[in-house]
Amino acid sequence: MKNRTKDTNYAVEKQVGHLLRRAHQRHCAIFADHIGKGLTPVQFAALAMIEQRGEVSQNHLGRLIAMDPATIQGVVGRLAERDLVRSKPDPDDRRRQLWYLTKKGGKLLAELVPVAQSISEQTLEPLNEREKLSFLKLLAKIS
Amino acid sequence: MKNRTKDTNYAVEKQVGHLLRRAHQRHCAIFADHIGKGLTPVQFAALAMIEQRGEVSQNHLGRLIAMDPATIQGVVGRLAERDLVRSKPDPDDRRRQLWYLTKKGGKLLAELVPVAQSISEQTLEPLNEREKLSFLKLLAKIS
DNA sequence: CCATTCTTGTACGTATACAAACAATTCCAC
DNA sequence: GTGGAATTGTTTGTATACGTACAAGAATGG
Repeated sequence: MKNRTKDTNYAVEKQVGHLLRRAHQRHCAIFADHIGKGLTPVQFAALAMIEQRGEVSQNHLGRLIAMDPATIQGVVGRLAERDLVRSKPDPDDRRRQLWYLTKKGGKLLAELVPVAQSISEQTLEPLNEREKLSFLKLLAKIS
Repeated sequence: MKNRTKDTNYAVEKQVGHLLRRAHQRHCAIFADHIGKGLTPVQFAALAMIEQRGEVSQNHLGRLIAMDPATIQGVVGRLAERDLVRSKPDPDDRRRQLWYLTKKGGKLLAELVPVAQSISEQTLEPLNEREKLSFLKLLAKIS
């Protein structure tokens, strides 16, 4: 009667949500170690996605990297303050702002892509090659 | 030459960090759907862990559920405001505060544990039984 | 008894979601 | 076609989570 959670075999530490949070946390720590004060994981994703697309509206960018419109606003705002991205009005839709990389942003991104690849590798480092592939496949399914 | 990230096969959407963030995001959305305004995932984890231990100091609780001391402070603070947990000074170490569940907290937790189990199941729902076990094993390795 | 370590508290920057407001655009019924 | 309704894009506000950095008090180990 005392420990109801134990009785029903519920252990926080083994729940998928908790493990996802921890794995993500560990990844962010690895990211911060290597990119340092440069960029946060989300800022980097935004930068990389803007380059992939050339020009994107704010909301579209948010959808592409799975971020709320309210969140992406802060992200591009901080990138713009550092002159890594810039926006211009969309000639075809006056509601929209189109975001694109500045030269400075492109240069920084080019430098950081190899670092980002190494960060991904380190995050998966505890797994062997077969496990890595399997894990990424399954992770993509529940994303 | 134009799209350097494409040239080097770097795609944000396929990076483990991005997938982890999205999977965690999806889990949080499922959690919010079912628990609603009741508790956040982190608040729930804190509540469940406090029950598992009976009495824990603030920092120890943070370590158990992988949270920064500065973060756990806000979490227990919000739980305390709702009278779900309460603290008392540790008689053996005057630096410490020991946190424990109130009756209200214990009652709420007992109600929510089955819901939390169903949330974990729904998060893993896209996987078959074999994949679920495999995924959890691999996820634990990189946490 | 002094240096180190631990615990808690405070402040700040960032990320995150949801909701509400407003503007611009699109769509549908008439 | 046109005019009102629904949708979409952006902005702002509120709440939570999270880490870093730092300060102050308390405990511990030479």
